[in-house]
Amino acid sequence: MSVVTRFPPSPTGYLHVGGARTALFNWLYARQQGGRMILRIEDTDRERSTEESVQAIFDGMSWLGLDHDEGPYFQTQRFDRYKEVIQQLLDTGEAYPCFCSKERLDAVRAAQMEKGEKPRYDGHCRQLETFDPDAPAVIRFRNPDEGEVVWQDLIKGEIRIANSELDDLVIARSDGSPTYNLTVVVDDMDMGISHVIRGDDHVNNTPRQINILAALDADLPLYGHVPMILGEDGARLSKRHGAVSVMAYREEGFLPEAMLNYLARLGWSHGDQEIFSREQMIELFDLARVQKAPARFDLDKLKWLNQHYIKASEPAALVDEYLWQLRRLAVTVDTGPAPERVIAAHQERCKTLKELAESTRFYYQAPSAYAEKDAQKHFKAQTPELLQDLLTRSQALEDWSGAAMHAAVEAVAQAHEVGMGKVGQPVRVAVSGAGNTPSLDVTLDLLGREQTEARLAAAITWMRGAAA
RNA sequence: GUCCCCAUCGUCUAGAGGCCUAGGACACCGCCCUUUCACGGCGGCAACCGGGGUUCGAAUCCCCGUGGGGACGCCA
Repeated sequence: MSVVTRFPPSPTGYLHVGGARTALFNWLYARQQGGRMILRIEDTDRERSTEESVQAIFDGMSWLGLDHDEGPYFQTQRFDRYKEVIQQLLDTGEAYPCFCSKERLDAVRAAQMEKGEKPRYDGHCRQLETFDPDAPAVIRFRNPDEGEVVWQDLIKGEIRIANSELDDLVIARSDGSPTYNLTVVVDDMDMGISHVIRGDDHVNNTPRQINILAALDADLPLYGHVPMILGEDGARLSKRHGAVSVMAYREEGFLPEAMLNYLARLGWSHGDQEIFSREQMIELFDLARVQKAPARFDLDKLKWLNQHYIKASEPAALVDEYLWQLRRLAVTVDTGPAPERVIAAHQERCKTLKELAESTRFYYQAPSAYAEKDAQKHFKAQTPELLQDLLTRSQALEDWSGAAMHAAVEAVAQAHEVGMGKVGQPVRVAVSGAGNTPSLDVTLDLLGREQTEARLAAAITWMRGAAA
């Protein structure tokens, strides 16, 4: 059997992390099985679907590198086909028009709730003999009322739901447009979907879809329901938990490899392995080893993975994204050191590219202020004198280099009989605005003679001014 | 409320009846390395939801509680 999976987002917002994981699982499975993945835009809700959301989903997918083999199909372009199927269902008596008013439906639901029952359509219009064909009506699917629907879920195992729990769902609105459960069924059937891998918020839709598929005499796909992703507090992931949109993670400085690795490992595992390349994921992914319980999203672990991938990257591979982050900080790199060298010197000391940009902007822009804590800690009474000595030595250097400056710092410390920290730390603050940088020789080498001397001088002036 | 699903460290998880004194990872806490911050190394803290069974033996199987999530739309 040829494997065909699908990712069917509805364009009513961004690609969020839950959707991205579902897409990833579908993609991994298709790739592993040598099958195809179809991208299908479920935009039948015209009220909420937007062009921007469609684009946002494409952007998210392409950032993550999750490519599809077919589509994108748009459901709004398949309305003729849905109409045809609805008519077919009407003709065979598997569906019927319903004239119930919203008010009546609400009243029925309220009464059922009152009685402690599950709210559902009561079948009022099921047996209508005569009716006004021009009156506004929805079309309902005539769900079997006996027996139960059973399927072997690829992730959860056998699931069974009694037909008595299901009601006659609306498959066409009063304006004639098809609804979700109908379009999904028709598309899955027409597109030859073999594996439906989706969030487990759809478990309750599955028996309805199976019933419709059966009424249409179609082959059933295999179903696998992936558990939800919860926020750090255990509640359903929502905007309240911070970034939900996948692209927001790019803005925060995350690498797609880290995101993918994290998402894959959230709910799925392969022994004790934590790091998976794209290729390994494809090779090792196994639906049967996907967890059944929902998992909480843990930003700390994502950061750890991100740091891992940043450390493991060739600096050159990070340049574009790094420059993008700098641009967002309004920093230009025309005058400073080559970005690649900066990345090489700093890639082990940041968790995100955004942090990397923030902590290295000083190479391209003189600090506009000294971090208060660091200045307080390292700018002491004797500091101007020490820095002045260092500056003098710097200016006297014939072959200026970071290494030479490092030696000069040692010399100054020795001459004044103070520890290295008394000289080195103030230099860091003077030069970068804060007390954390790579080793001094590397940092100053990157900064260059001109900027180093200018910033030492500026710091000395600043301190004398502050002291006065 | 009704139905469906689920349940191992704070979090992600390993565990398919004896290999479990329950393993790994993140986070956290120490120590080492280090002129700073990181990286790295070493060590530590920390869990089988509860109760009944089944079995010579249960984290693993069954039942009941409890807890969590999901679903109950002319949304998808």
